[in-house]
Amino acid sequence: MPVAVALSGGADSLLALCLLQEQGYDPVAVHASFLGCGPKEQRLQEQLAGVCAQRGVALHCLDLQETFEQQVIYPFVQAYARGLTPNPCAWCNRRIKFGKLVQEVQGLGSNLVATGHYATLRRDCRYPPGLYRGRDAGKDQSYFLALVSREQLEAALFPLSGWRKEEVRAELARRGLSAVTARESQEICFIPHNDYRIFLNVQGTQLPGPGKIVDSYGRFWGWHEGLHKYTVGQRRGLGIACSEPLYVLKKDVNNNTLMVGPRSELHATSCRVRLINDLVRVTSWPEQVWVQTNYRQPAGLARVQEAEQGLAVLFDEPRSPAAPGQIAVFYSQQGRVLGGGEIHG
RNA sequence: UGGGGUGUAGCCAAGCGGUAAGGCAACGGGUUUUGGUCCCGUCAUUCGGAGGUUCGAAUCCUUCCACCCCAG
Repeated sequence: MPVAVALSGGADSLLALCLLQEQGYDPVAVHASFLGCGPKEQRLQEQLAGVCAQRGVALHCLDLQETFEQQVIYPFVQAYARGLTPNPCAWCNRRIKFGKLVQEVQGLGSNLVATGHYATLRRDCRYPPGLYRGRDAGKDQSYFLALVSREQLEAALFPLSGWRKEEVRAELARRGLSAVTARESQEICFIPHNDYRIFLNVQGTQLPGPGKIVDSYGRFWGWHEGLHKYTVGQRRGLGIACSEPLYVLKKDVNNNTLMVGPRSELHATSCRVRLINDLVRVTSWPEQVWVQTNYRQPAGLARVQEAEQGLAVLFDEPRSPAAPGQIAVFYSQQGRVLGGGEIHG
């Protein structure tokens, strides 16, 4: 069965390729570049070609820079300009890796795209496929996949679903292979030096200006440098000396004001979510769901009600406030992704 | 001008004769396919200045300076 494997250069996708090959698939390697074809990218492509040749697999390199700029980078910048905290990786999965890339791959004669994501798809001969957390709880990436639609999941394959991160390199070594790129992908791939604030400044977009920092009692504490430089829950970088650490509680876009407070005030009992992707119809969700509003923060129990503007999410226990623009992912008790959406308040 | 009070790192602050706690901020690093969180590390040869007492002073004494409060 023909299947395209999206190779990034990292260890994960390379092992995915090997596993599929050994399972009897007929894989084709696809490498998409998002950031143009500079010398670094050229070298990466050459190295990937070498590895693929070693495995007897054809490699196709695709230039998705333009789509990536339009579909990921531009919305990312616009979101910050509006005072939101976007999650570009979640959108990239929906729009690029399981969007544009899948379309491109169909032109190569494959209806399936495999990636090195740590997540599980259960096909139980039912529609749509069930998206579940990966076996490696510490590495589970279902959170970032929660915006991938039912139709897109039909074309997806996650060969690493049952694997643990620490096994991957050893398995590659067993096959005489190693990752082409030294570091694992992390941080925002299109942001140089890992500083999104500098990146925003050179994009030429109108960004919010300086404004006041106040606490929940309205007391003035200082000045902020533009709301796009802060996010809800942030501690470092406020520059305020107090007897205890202060966190960003809220960004008041209308008044261009940053509200801060001590950790004891850093909790929310609800949030509102614009549902973008329902992998299970909301009417079929259990009364209690697990909601995750951040990749690292553990999921918490919540009750969800349909409201005019999406979903009203009531947390069973107060938790750190979710930043508007971030992704909320809803899970069943069994770890199935029920849906995902964008937090807006 | 009388009377009282306070001066310890960028901010807050402990110490009250035995050789400068702690918190915040800042900076550096670690964790992490988003932002953020979290964790670790660094950060006053010196206590407003100058003298003195003492084996030894941020701590006691003298004096000067600065700021604050109350009177007028």
